[in-house]
Amino acid sequence: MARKTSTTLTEGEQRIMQVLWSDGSLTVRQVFDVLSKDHEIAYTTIQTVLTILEKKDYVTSEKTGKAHVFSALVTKRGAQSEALKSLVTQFFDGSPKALAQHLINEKDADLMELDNLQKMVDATKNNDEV
Amino acid sequence: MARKTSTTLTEGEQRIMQVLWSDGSLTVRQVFDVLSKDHEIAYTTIQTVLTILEKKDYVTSEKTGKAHVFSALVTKRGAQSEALKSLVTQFFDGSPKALAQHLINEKDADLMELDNLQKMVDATKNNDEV
DNA sequence: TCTTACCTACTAATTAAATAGGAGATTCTA
DNA sequence: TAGAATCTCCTATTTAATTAGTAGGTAAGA
Repeated sequence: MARKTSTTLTEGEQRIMQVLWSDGSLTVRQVFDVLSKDHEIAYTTIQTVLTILEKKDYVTSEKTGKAHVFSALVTKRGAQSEALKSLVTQFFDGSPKALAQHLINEKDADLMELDNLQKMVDATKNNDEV
Repeated sequence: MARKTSTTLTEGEQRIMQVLWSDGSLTVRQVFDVLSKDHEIAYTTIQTVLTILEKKDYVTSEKTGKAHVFSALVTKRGAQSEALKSLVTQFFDGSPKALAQHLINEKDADLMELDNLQKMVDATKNNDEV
């Protein structure tokens, strides 16, 4: 046996999904245009990754004229939830509580600050009753 | 170019670190004994992964008698912070605030509940002034 | 219509990760 | 001390991920 397919988006996949999330349904060319501004990347690389994403059901494509138009099947929020769930499973013994505890206890990582979290919780409590 | 080395622990690496974290400094044999209870795994697989972990500076080894004794160089908490940071970078646009927002807004994912978070924040506030 | 531009499909190379076998060294024990 | 047990080191295989090239088709413009 070798490695299993990643349950969450890999880095390369993420980069492309990000474009689809922010710009809507796009052709390979359009994704290419966006990504190639940042770094050197081949047109076919985008195409290959989009194919992989389609196989993994993260996107669908529809042939519109000559080109395929790809659109996200998974929302950004959904992918975030997935990634978070996977993080909890792998690093926090499957316990969301352990994650919460970590977020509250760790200050050195300059990741989250208690006050920040507090403010947000408060804001939510006050604005839209949960 | 092909894939870069994972910045956080991979699943296989995690499984082994977990044993080191809970049981302290162990030989390959001892890790093997623990892990082979759960699933079929070869002794040499453990050894290979431990070597990788050593190269990545997650563990050190010391030759004690015939066998090497491996101990964690990175704490569980440290690995969790790393993983969390990596999650934020990759899935939350590098913004811890975005993660907090997500945790607060998402209820469907049955990941964290606001009340839960609230309770913990409160408890922390009251017990050890931050 | 013929050439050019562009698109897809297929193929390919490289590396990390996951898993494990065998050779040879070492140590313990009968 | 000879054999068994055990350990390390090196090698090997397989698959996912990353990246990209080439061939061949289609559409559009000169």
